[in-house]
Amino acid sequence: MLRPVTTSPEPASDAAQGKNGRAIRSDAQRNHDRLVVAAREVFALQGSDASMEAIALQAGVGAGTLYRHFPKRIDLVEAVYQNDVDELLIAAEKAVANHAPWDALVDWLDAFLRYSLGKRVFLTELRESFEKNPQLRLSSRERVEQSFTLVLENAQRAGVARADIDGSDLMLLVGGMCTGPTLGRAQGERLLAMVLDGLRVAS
Amino acid sequence: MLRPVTTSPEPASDAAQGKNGRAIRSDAQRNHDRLVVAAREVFALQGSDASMEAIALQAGVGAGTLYRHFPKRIDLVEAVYQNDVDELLIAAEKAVANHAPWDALVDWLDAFLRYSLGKRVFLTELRESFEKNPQLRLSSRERVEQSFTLVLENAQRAGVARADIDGSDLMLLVGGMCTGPTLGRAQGERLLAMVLDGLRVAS
DNA sequence: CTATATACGGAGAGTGCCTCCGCATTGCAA
DNA sequence: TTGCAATGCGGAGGCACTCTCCGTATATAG
Repeated sequence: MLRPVTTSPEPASDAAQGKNGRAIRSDAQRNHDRLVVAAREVFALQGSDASMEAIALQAGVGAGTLYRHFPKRIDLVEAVYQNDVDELLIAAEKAVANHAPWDALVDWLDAFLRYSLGKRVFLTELRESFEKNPQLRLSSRERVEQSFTLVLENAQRAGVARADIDGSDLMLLVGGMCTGPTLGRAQGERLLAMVLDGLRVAS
Repeated sequence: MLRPVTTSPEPASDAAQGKNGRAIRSDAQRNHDRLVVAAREVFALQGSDASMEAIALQAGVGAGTLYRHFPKRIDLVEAVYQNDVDELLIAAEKAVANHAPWDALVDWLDAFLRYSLGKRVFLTELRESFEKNPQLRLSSRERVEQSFTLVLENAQRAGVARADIDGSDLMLLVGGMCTGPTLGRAQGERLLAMVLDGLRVAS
């Protein structure tokens, strides 16, 4: 069998309750966690076009089980990257709290760039699923946008960033660039420097 | 029958020769043109996720015929947008010839933005097919990059644009932004203005 | 221990890209 | 005009993928 030997790295909020007050069955919880772990491994190994079947196989469950836990492909992707997105938002809050407004913006955009170089699977899936279903509410997308908005508005209030764009504009620009299949580290930094020059208020 | 009544708007370089000196068969030429016309219509009507089958149906040919003329989906997309891409390159050349270097850059990027708002199907397909097959040589992609390079290097030689990025960098940034599913006219112009501010050499 | 809500899992429906190959058509040559 | 390759046609079907349905199995409450 292909059961992963992982020692359950997903704490997965305990004491969860079903809608009837009945506790979540332990096998369901176990399979949920296994699926997230398996998805992380398979995405890392096979890239963003890994099939759902491959993930189910790796997790040792059937396709039906996978889809009961994660009705759409994007739901699974969101679960895999949940922690990362949370950290992105936390990083934004910390940057705003600990640095001058402009430096916070620079730092955070740089962090986003570094992040995106590693998690291109996530950004690409996010982009594509939003493209074919724009009215879909993706909590991870909202949190990313929230992060952009936080650091940008902070800099705008301080008068160091141009006021005529907003967080979603900036996410479109930087996120679009970061999902480019050719983006490398050096190129990303060059472009980011240029964007920052355009973003800074003329002095 | 669904035969389109179009009066063959595709001149399609006449006197074409097969590799043996034998002329291209007339039915092949006719089907080729029909397919391009049908693809244009179907893409306009159904968006970028139109199926190849739908296009073949609209053209009144079988799937086999479609794939003989256009082995990959992207080949058909390229054929549909061939003229547009040519015009993009011509516009770049004219801008460089008729305007001051910086103005040429501004004008052409603005033209690219206007273009991309209408032809998002093309840009999106181009991006996706390059993503899943990066070593694929797409002549349209090369011509777009060539256009970016032309206007950018012209401005750089004149010393009015920053020298630390190149045409493919700029294409990544602006092209990425333009394939964003939410991009509107006003938003695009705001972001473009910002990019231009970052691109202009500090004075 | 039993009953029942809950979850499992795999067959298969639906869709889309692309291929294969027997048949039809075309255009050159005699 | 007619014969005959060469060339092209087209749709059945292979393959891969996402997602659903439902009979079967199991965990937990009482």
